[in-house]
Amino acid sequence: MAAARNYHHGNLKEVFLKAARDLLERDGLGGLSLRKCAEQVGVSHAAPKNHFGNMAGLLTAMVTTGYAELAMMMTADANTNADRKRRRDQALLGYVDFAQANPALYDLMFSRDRLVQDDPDLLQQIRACFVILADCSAELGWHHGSLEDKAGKGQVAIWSLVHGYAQLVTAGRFKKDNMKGLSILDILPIIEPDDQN
Amino acid sequence: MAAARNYHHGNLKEVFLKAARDLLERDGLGGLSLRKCAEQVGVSHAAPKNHFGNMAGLLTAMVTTGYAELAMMMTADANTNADRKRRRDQALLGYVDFAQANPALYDLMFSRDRLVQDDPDLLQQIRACFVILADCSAELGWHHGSLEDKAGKGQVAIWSLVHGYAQLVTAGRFKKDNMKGLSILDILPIIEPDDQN
DNA sequence: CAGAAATATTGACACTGTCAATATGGGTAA
DNA sequence: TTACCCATATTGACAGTGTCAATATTTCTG
Repeated sequence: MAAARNYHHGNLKEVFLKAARDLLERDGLGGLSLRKCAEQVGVSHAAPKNHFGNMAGLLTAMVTTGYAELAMMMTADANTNADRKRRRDQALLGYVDFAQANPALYDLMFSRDRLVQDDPDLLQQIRACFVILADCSAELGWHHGSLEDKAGKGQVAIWSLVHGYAQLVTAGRFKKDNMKGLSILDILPIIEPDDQN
Repeated sequence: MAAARNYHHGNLKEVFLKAARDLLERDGLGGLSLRKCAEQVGVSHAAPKNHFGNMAGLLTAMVTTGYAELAMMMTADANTNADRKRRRDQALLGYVDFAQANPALYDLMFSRDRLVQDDPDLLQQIRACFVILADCSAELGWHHGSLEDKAGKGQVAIWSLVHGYAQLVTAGRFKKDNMKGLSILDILPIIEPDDQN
């Protein structure tokens, strides 16, 4: 039960993932290394090979947990809010909160190289997040386009808007005076012209 | 005049930048290395130190040229289009085209680590791109907000939308049937509710 | 023409990911 | 219990990396 001293750490995978995320947010992706994580956890430099295979496997595992947490942040108080529009707002706020709390991991979550793109767990978590976002877009009203096009446009629009906003905020690109203090909910009404929210 | 055989390559900086961009797009940021570029160009492994200082300097130089090209893509046919709304559409199309033509570089252009964030040339090119985008948002009409807020909201909204769209497209996240074939201009009317475009 | 400055090379160093070989311990069936 | 298998961890080695100091070569400048 209790973790052994040397061999068979017990829950090395979880501890290693946490150490890796701390290092990622502290030093960036360029400062992250398997050996530093291993040293911090107190295992040998080759220990992670059993759990993650290689660096891409570790990053993929980190990103997969990231998408799971992102989904949780979006649905944290979903059952406490009966109002669907409020649920949507809370989901978008949760999305941005996650990105701001984990900026380096959030960037990594959209990396084209460095990840095992066809990892089943990863794809599942990404899909789960997309379903939540698609649900958010269902409440939007549009002026243009036919009915069957609204769904696709709405999903593309809301995902583009919240992702772009989150990444630009975490990158510190919104620092002009007339931009400071604007939240995702401030610019969301732009894609919701019919309601005065 | 003619480049010497061994020493004093002549235009090593430009050639090195081109090789680095090719390698970046081919193998991703993880596959980019100073030594590989040096080998491809035909110089020693320490040659780039004189021109870029270190890896961050090389990446910053690459990203700076990226922003310059992005600005060019947005303003390519600015003088051939007298119609301001068409100019705006062309700028947004040029933005997305650049991201799709240089996906790895585009990602790097929004990296928080790995770049010399306070590099004067870099900041100038970023500002130039933002000015063009801000000009694009000037033509948008809104339903909500006071006049003095419109500028900030419009800039944040259009930048978020086009950046998010560009990155999600290059990341291959829009592959569902109802999303395929949508361009940035298809979802742009969403933030332009008054006109039937 | 001489010295200074820019540019490129060489060699070295610590650090990295990865792999093969080995060691250790938990789990299970006899 | 004992014996065995397998998951897990260690050790050692290797090629590749960025960076730096020292050196060499070329161009520039006075």
